[in-house]
Amino acid sequence: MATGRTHRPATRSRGIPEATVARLPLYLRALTALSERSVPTVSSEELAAAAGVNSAKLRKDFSYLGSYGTRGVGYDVEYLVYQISRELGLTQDWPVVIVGIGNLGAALANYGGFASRGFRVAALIDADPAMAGKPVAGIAVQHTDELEHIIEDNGVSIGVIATPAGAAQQVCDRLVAAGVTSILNFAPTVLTVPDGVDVRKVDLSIELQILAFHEQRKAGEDSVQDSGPPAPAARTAAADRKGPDGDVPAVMPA
Amino acid sequence: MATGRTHRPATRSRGIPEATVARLPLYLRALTALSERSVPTVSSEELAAAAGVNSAKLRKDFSYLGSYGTRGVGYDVEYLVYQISRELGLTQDWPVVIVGIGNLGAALANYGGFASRGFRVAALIDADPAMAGKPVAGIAVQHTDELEHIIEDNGVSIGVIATPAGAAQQVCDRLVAAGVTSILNFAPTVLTVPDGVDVRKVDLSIELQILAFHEQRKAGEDSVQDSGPPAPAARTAAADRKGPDGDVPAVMPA
DNA sequence: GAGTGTGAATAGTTTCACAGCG
DNA sequence: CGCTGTGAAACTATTCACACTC
Repeated sequence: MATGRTHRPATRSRGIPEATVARLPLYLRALTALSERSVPTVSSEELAAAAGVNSAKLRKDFSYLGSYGTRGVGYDVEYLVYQISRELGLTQDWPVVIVGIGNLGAALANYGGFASRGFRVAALIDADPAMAGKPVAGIAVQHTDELEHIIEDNGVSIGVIATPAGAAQQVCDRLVAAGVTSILNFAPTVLTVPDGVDVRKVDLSIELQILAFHEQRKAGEDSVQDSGPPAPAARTAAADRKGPDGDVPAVMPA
Repeated sequence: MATGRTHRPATRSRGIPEATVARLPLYLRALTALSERSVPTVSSEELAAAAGVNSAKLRKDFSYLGSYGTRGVGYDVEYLVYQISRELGLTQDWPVVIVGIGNLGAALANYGGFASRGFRVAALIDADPAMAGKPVAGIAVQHTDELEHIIEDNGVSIGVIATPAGAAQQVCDRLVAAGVTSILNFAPTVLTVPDGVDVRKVDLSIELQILAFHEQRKAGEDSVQDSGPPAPAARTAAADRKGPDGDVPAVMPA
């Protein structure tokens, strides 16, 4: 989603629905756990339970990849791991850069899940000169000035933005200009990118707000309804809660 | 999604589609920015551009909330901010606890976007006794032993899990037992919860894998196809790598 | 018998296009 | 006239249910 610019055909790609693609990593994780326990085969029912989906959906998802199961038996764990990894492109190495090494950037750099799949942190980049040279997760932080070199020298096509919101679009533009074509954005801003560049966003505050919505529903099963909107027309000064919203939306710069 | 346990009717709640709910925070952010610039009204076209969606979708979304616009003119910014905030339940105060104060937990604690909306960090909790008492984002970290007290004393209904994967389910169980009914899970695990509890997950590694999938598509517009699967059947002893997987949920070591 | 693979049915979402109001 | 609000159409995703294979 969130392709800043134009709509882009949702990349129905070869023929695998977007919703299915989004679940493949989930299946992969469950399968890897089974693989580590040396479980040879799983049924759709078992695997679905482990992945937190229902079995019909799982079977349908797999049917888009091909017929990798055996009727009456189930799926070969190792084989499926391989097929899904390949489909997701994890059999190759993806160098990524993380821009913005605050708490969040550091958390990402230290995150085991990155390295353990095809992803390799090629560089950590921060705008603060004081950060330059400091090691985070065993990698020396480099200054933003180096951004273009780094991207080009390492053939980086995936960038992670963990800067404050105010810096995100600018960083994004530079990443794209240097050749990055996929961006994972943690800054709470809508990024505008040219066609052909993919953006995915992760927004902590949005997730919480969605939870709050449902939470409110649970509570107000009696009183609250859509009784009377407080003020039909004007109702101007309602948003007096300005707060230090400023540009804070960011993500912990320093 | 990912309600660990049963399916649950996707909470179509009053009548607002889930997809719409997920976009309301986006609109709210754009509106808040306009409000700060004292812009009095916006058209669906302008607001849609600011939020990164198309205008038809935005109008449809708003139509579920009611008829808050003025034909020929647009929407009153302040009024809409209020209506959306109310719909999302942000006009009330939501105390949240964050469990697991590593880099990620610290990043969350420092995250401005939390406080600026109805969310208040009621407590930071960590299992490491060495962390206890240490201030993070101006709040003293408390030990896991206190978890139940904290939840009950503060009437917390939303919990954020930022622990390693291995601890997540256990923490989740305790949160739920203590009264939490909405959970935001950053640990790469499928959480199992009783009916009536909402879980949303944020998984960094999954997002990257989805990007890799699309990235691969862009690159392999020629060569790669689904030529020949390396090993059709057996392919067993591949899982010989145990590695320091520890609790890093991770996957695919080598 | 057990369990996959899939067409058909259902549900949900997005987009179109335009009537209707300010 | 400009722009909202919304039915209807198009598309996407999920679930059902069962034929078919091992």
